[in-house]
Amino acid sequence: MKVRQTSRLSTKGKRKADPSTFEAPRNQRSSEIVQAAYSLIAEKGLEGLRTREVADRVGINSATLHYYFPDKEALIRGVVEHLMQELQTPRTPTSPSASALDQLRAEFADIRARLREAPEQLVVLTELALRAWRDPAIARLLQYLDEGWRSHLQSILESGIAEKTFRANLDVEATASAMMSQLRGLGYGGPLDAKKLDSLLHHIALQTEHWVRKTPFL
Amino acid sequence: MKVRQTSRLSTKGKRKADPSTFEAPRNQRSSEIVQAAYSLIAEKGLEGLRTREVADRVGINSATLHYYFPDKEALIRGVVEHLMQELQTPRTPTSPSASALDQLRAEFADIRARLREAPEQLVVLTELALRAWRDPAIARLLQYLDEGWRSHLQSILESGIAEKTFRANLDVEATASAMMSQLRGLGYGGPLDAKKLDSLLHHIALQTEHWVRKTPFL
Amino acid sequence: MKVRQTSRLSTKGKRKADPSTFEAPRNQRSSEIVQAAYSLIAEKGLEGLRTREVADRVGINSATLHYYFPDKEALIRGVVEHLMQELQTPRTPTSPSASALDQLRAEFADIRARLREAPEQLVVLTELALRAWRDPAIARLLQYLDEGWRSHLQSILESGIAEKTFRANLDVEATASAMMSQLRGLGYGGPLDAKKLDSLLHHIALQTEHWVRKTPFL
Amino acid sequence: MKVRQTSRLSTKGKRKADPSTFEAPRNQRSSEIVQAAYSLIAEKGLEGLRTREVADRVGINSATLHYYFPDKEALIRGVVEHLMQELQTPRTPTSPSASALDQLRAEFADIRARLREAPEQLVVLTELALRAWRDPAIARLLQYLDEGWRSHLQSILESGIAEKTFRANLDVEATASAMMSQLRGLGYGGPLDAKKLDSLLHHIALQTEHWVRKTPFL
DNA sequence: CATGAATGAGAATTCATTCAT
DNA sequence: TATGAATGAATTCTCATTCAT
Repeated sequence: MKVRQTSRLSTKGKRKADPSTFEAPRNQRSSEIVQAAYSLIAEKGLEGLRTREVADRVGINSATLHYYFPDKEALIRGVVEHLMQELQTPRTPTSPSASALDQLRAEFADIRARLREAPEQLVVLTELALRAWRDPAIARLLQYLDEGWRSHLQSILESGIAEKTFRANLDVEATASAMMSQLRGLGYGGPLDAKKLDSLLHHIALQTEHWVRKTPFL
Repeated sequence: MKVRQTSRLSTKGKRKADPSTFEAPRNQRSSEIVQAAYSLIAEKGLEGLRTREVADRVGINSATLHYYFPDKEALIRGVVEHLMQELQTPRTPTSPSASALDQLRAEFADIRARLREAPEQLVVLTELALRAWRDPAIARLLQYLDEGWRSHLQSILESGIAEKTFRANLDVEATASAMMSQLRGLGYGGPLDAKKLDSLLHHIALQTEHWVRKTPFL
Repeated sequence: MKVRQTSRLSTKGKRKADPSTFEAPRNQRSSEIVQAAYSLIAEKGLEGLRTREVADRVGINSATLHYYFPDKEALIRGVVEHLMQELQTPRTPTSPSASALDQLRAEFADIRARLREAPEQLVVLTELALRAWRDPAIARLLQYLDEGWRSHLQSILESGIAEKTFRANLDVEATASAMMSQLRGLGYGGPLDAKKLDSLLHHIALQTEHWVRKTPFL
Repeated sequence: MKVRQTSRLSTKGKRKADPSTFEAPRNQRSSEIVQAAYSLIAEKGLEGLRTREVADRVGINSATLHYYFPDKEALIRGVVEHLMQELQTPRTPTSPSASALDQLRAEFADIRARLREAPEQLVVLTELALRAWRDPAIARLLQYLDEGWRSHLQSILESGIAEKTFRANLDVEATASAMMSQLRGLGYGGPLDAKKLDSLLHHIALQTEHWVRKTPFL
């Protein structure tokens, strides 16, 4: 779930300006707050997010929180950005010189690592994705994330074709979309136990390889 | 997304009993209320569900709502049950005598029909699935739904194997799970436009057939 | 705590007339309801009295309750009347020919019996007495009860004086009032265990005899 | 009704801690609120206590009230503590060097002063005592108050015995209990007019002295 | 930067009461 | 008589947000 890092989203903003474009100063405090909000969302959902509880966890007054984030929406945007950074940081090191097939496998390994080590990432992502249906600001951010992911996957697939490992007639875009849809569906039905998760992911990986490889191995 | 209809969940209940097991009488009013709540969740999410607004939409006093559903949780459970019925009602007619491959295709057609005609079903389902992480009562209901769906898919796959159309060494359970994960991922990223949806679903269907069929057709 | 039965309070009334003077028809149902309300007050206080719960206990619809008692106040008045009857029914049989001293002792025995066998009478009485501070209708009824009790006690004391057992210079009215105040204070501090209650009542009885008798016995 | 001041109950607390042990900071606002609640209970009973009305009387928003007292129970506990302080503050100055008899008389004088100048103390006390039947938290506080009062009375009686003014065979505990019961019964039957009150209290005092003194004076 | 205090605008829920049948 | 359904008017409590200091 690494993404190609394209244009930076703007990161500076003035306090007390239009809250819809506001961005918190990137200092220690501000990220403590975002961290706390992130954890809280993971635990209780967006529905259970309370500014006061976030402030309590950081050990500051809730009025102070509003100094850093003018309103709750801004805080949530902060969490979205934080999540995006987490998602952009690969969990499994991959050398860019690896074969397309290895990169593809690394992609699955990365998802597995996330679901095992940081399942809250998926939870928070799903929470936000759901809100994106109704909140264009978040929709935009997630779409940006999505495009990064898609283009990353597409570039792997294209490499595979160039390397002659993958089918030449592969519909790169649709295949990437299908992979994304499938992997996203994992964050769905409550916490999976490690064994089931491994077996499911293994299966999906096989199925995908079977689809993209020139010479089916079944 | 049809499911094998196994044992019926109980459907009767009385007012002012234990609210956690309460079930509203299945009369006119009661389903009007559930309908309204269902739409409201589709529009604004569980987060945006307000008992008063539900009552307003039905045209009743909000106290009347509490006459039918002792509290908000009971109302939400009512919505879950309503949704389950919707999901259990197939959108595309399938003859049980159809070949396994046709039944599999019908499954995809059913999803397509839902996403086109009643995308809110997926939205509400995802909302509830998210809440299920924290609400055992809902988790239980959704699990019941899930098992129905899985067993339906598995029986299709098993038929295919029996008919010699599908691979004999197919991991039926894992394949069903993978399909479910993939199809659920569709409800994720905001409303899809019809064309993209069709192309994506077509792709997923092909990929699935490619995986399950004895003789790959690529 | 028997009282001299003087003039009867009116006991008939029309339904749906002025609720402040309304009186329920004295039939089976009506007294079942009063009984239930009485118990409920004993258990949860006037504060915890719910018409619906009363109706539930009787096994009728709460609308039906309002047929018998046009409003809650009327129901409470019904309870007051019921309580008055209970209080007017002696717990310990006394022959009117007994000596004044014996009658006095019987009075204490009666209180003891009530506190042991029907402590809820005291609880409900205290509840109502408290409300009487703010509710003239109840105040009037309780005052009537009070006067009955006082005159009963006074007549005992007067008999004692006439019999030369009690001091001639006894302030009959004040002594009766003092007794009443003291006995009423018993219903105060939560349920008393039987032993403490007995010892306390024994003490009060002695103290009273010591006060009223011509020849102190200490 | 002075009490021996033994160990202090803790008096500090923080917001949003366990509401059942919560104690409001003892500042201006907090006691204004308690005062208002106290008066309101005196006027309308616990039954008639409305947080909003308390807030209105103090001139604050009702949310502000909840800033100081997390819930109604906490507010009531605040009132109990306030009342306890009031009751522990003697209304009539007594020199500890006074004779036991004078101290006993002072006790009656104190009650008289309270019933004349602050009858609401008795009303509120009775309200709370009634609630104590069902509310262990309040029961505990009142029991503490009770024990203070009882031990105060007992020490007076013991002094009197030591001084040889009171009977040596006096049952100190029972006598104290009887006095308490009697004095508490005064708060019972609605407001007493000054004259009746004085005469009744005078009578009770005489009766008590008659009981405790070595040489009856009648 | 930081906070304690304050608040307005709800939110769910309760409950006595009414009314058509 | 009896009731199921309905309601208006509260009532407690919550929470994001503001503001003087």
